[in-house]
Amino acid sequence: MRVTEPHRARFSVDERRAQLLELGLRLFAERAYDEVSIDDIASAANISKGLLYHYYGGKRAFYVACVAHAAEALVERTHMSDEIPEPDRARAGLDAYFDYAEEHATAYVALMRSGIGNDPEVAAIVEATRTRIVRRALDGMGITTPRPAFRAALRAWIGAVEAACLEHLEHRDVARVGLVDMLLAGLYGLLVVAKQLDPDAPFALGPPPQPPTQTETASPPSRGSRRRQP
Amino acid sequence: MRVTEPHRARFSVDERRAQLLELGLRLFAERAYDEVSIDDIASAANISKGLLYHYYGGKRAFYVACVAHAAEALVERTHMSDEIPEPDRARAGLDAYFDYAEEHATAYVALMRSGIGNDPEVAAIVEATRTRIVRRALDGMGITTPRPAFRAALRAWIGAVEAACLEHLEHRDVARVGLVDMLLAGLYGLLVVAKQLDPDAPFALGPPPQPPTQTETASPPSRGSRRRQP
DNA sequence: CTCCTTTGTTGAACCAGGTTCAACGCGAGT
DNA sequence: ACTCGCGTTGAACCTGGTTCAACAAAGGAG
Repeated sequence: MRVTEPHRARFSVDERRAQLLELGLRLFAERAYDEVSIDDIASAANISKGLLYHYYGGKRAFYVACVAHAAEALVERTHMSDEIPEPDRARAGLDAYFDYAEEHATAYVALMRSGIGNDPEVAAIVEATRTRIVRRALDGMGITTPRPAFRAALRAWIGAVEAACLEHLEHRDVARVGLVDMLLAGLYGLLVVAKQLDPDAPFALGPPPQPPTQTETASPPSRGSRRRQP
Repeated sequence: MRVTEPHRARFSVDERRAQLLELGLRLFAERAYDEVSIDDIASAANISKGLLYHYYGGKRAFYVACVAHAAEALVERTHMSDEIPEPDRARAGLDAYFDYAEEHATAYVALMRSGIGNDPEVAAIVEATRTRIVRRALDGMGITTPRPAFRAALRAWIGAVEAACLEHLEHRDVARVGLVDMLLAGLYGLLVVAKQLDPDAPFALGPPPQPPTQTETASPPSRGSRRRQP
């Protein structure tokens, strides 16, 4: 028997925090909140129960931190440069969104399905994340003052994006480009009516993303979107 | 001191179940899952802790039952008659959906924000509810065999509807009719591309819900929907 | 090199809250 | 009136989150 580890490894604060966050995100992604016990976390991280309380206030706070971590990563990831003109920026952001979701599938699903019951703090984080994305999109469209109709339209669209993304991760039977095309068409429809509801908005709607020619199976590879039809 | 209640009231099984479900839905709507203790439920229902275990397996099972109850009510409520032709059925169903959400705001929000962590059972109920609605909608469109593109489109749309509904309940600064118009326009956009992706689908898309005239602030009260502009 | 301070870390005790179970009493049937 | 069934109880139980005083590995001072 080796007794080389009388006490566990000694990390720096940041290292420990990062390790715990990563681990927690993985654990909470694969099991429900109260399926994961403090002991599970502690033993998986090879630390004692008490240490978790040193870094985070408790189990709840730790969970919140994990969710916030994932949310932050998502927001950063989908931040598109202002250089890109608007017709394509939405598509680029959407692509980045799907990229993140595909790469960190478990984390993404955990984030979307998150919430301890309807825990206000967790709900606030998820909702704040959506709001940040919506606000950023509105900024990109030149809308800075409160525009209820446009906010509602984008908020609804975010809902559609999240749903489509979860759908895509579950059973991948629709090409990703197809989903993106659909979502962009849906966004256009939403924005048309939003503009009708608020004609004074400083926002000019471009041409529809694609004329409904409905002749070919997949959409033509025009307008700079790469194909990936199976 | 009255001693008129040596033991609590004696209900029939169904009465008790109904009472507990109603109460639980209310409690879980206003507080988080593990903010609500068994004692809270028991004292609020004026019963002992043990009785809850007699009717439901435990706290978790009770929560699941509450969520299932709300989900069932929502599905029943939004079930539209097959008599209504399709251009209007979507609008009717959407109106019924908003009606339910407005009337049972707390229950609706609880249902949407539900989920104990990512509890698989709860998630399954919510997801099954969405699937039922999607399947019903597909049936109404004459699509019975698996049509991935259309399923994805409708699933995404449900996401948009839920998001818009929550948005509407939170800050009601957009007329409900406006939201409905937006959502229908978004649905149209989604379906156009879905049809492109799957041209063989036995589904003919009608004319767009409303030409983008973009002249008036609110949409005209045409097409048989009642107004409710504040 | 040794002591001392700092701070990451521990383990056991503590406690809240979900769960179990044997017994109790009100109502219906005889 | 008697008793059987079942809705109901309350206290004991136990898992699991929380607290806290003490311990040990780095880093610096003498």
